[in-house]
Parts: sequence; C-alpha cells; structure tokens
Amino acid sequence: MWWHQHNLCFRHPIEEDYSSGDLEEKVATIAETDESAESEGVIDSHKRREILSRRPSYRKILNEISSDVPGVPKIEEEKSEEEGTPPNIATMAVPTSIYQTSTGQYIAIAQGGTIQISNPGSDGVQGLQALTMTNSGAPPPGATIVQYATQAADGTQQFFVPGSQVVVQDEETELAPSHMAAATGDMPTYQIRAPTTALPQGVVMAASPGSLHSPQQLAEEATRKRELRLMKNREAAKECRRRKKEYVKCLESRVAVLEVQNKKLIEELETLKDICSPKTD
DNA sequence: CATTCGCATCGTCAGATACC
DNA sequence: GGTATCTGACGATGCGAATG
Repeated sequence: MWWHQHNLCFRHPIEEDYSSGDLEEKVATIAETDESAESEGVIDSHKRREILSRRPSYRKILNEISSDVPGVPKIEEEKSEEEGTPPNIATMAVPTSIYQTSTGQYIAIAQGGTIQISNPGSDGVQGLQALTMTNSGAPPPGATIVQYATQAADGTQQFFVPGSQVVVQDEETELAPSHMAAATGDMPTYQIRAPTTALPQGVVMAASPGSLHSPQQLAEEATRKRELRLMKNREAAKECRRRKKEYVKCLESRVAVLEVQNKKLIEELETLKDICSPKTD
C-alpha cells in the first residue's frame, strides 16, 4: 500500500542523472497488478495533481519504507563520517572541528591540540594522521576560523588553524620536534608557524560577530558566508546523491521481489484454471 | 595515437520543501 | 515568515572503450 502511494508522489516530469523514472513506472505497474489497482479512481484528478507535484525527500521516503517493510535499511541522519570510524583512528581524540582543504584533505582539530589530517580519495576520514600541537591552546576570543588551505609559493601546503597559526606541510619529511609529534612512515609532516604573509586568495579569516565595521569586513563576512553556504550545499548534494542511489537500489530490489511474486501468482492462477476447468478430451 | 562517445561524478544554482 | 535543507537541472571534468 505504501508503495502505491509513494508511486503517486514520485512521478516527476524530469528525472535527473539517475533516471529512475522507468524503474518507478515498472514498480507501479507491478504493484498495480499485485494490489489490483484498488486506488484507481479514488483520487480525483485535482488531488492527484497536487500529490504529483510534491516529491518528498529520499530520506523520508526510505525511512517510511523501512518502517513499513522489515529488512529495508534506514537512511541514517549523519551517517558517513561519524560512524564507521576506522580502527586506525580509534584511539584518537574526538575532533571538535573538521575542515577540508582545497586539495580535498580533511583536517580535524581535536581538543587537546591534536590535528588529524586525512588524505583525499579515502572515504570519510579513513587514513587520518594524528599530529599533536604542543603550542595549541584555546583560540583567542573573537578569532574564528578557517577551512581553507593553500599552496604556498615554495610548494608547501598551508592550513590555517585556530589561533592565527598556520600548519605548513614540509616539502621533505623533516619534522620540527618541538612542534609536532612524530609522524610515522612516509606520511607528510607539518609544522605550526605564524603566518608570514597575508592570507592567500580564497582564505577568509572571520572576525567575531559584532565587530564588523568597514565595508571590507562586511564583504569578507559575505564571502565567508557564501563559502560556508557553498560548502554546506556541496555536502548536501553529495548526501542527496547517496540517498538517491540507495533509493534506486531499494526500488530495484522491490522490483525483483514483486516480479517473483507476480510470477508465482500467475502460476497459481494457471493451476487453479486447470483445476476448475479440466480438459474434456 | 588522436578523436569521439557514453557514462559517472562533482560543484553550483535555483526553486521547492521542511522546520522553527 | 524566515532560515535551513533537499533536490532537479546544468555544465564541467575525468575515465575507459570504441573507432578511424
């Protein structure tokens, strides 16, 4: 029943990257066979159009599915990064801030001054590297942060962290022991430095709220807000696509189940026909 | 080897929807 | 009603296979 209702909701004039429209139609056809098209004519055209125009989110749809149908996995709220923590970072401090660099690396700054850096290409925070800052502390009041990194003129990577400091990736693995704990293997090493130059293009240091005065600061604030919005939307788009994939998978499995069910019913019907009208010859 | 094609993925925008 | 979130649409990019 739920499926029939959702099929009404799913019809959408234009499908996106994953054209699940055919699949949904297929499910609808099978479901109608399965449930004898009982709602046919029940919904008047106006109401139907209203329903068609509103498409609930994949999370909502799948969660409803999962509550109705045992075995259908639920889409978790924030599932990707928090849970499924790989064993190699199990002993690390819980990050309080996670930033992403322009190269796709993730930097997690934990309480106690631990910086965790994950390489791009790995899902979530796999491959995190722990770096302990000995000179880390609470950021000065009013100074907030920064989720950006840049390629410095000397080819090193710089990450900006709370406290107006810069995490600089060494070109050679040459560690500054007073600053960082030892990184193992061929992991890149990093140093905490005071920023030597003005912030690179694209890096915005946010001021504390209420301290914005000049048009330049207002513009910076606007830029920061935009970057934040874009970052959030980027993540939202990723999450949405993940949910859509899951949703399509769910539809596919539903199709498979209904096809088997349909086949069985047809066979049963044939058997009953044979029993009820035996051949005379 | 260069080009083309199809496909997957991503980032962004804009509009719809959900939430407070 | 304002803000946050979700998602369709679009364009860009990268990759592998097919083709000339």
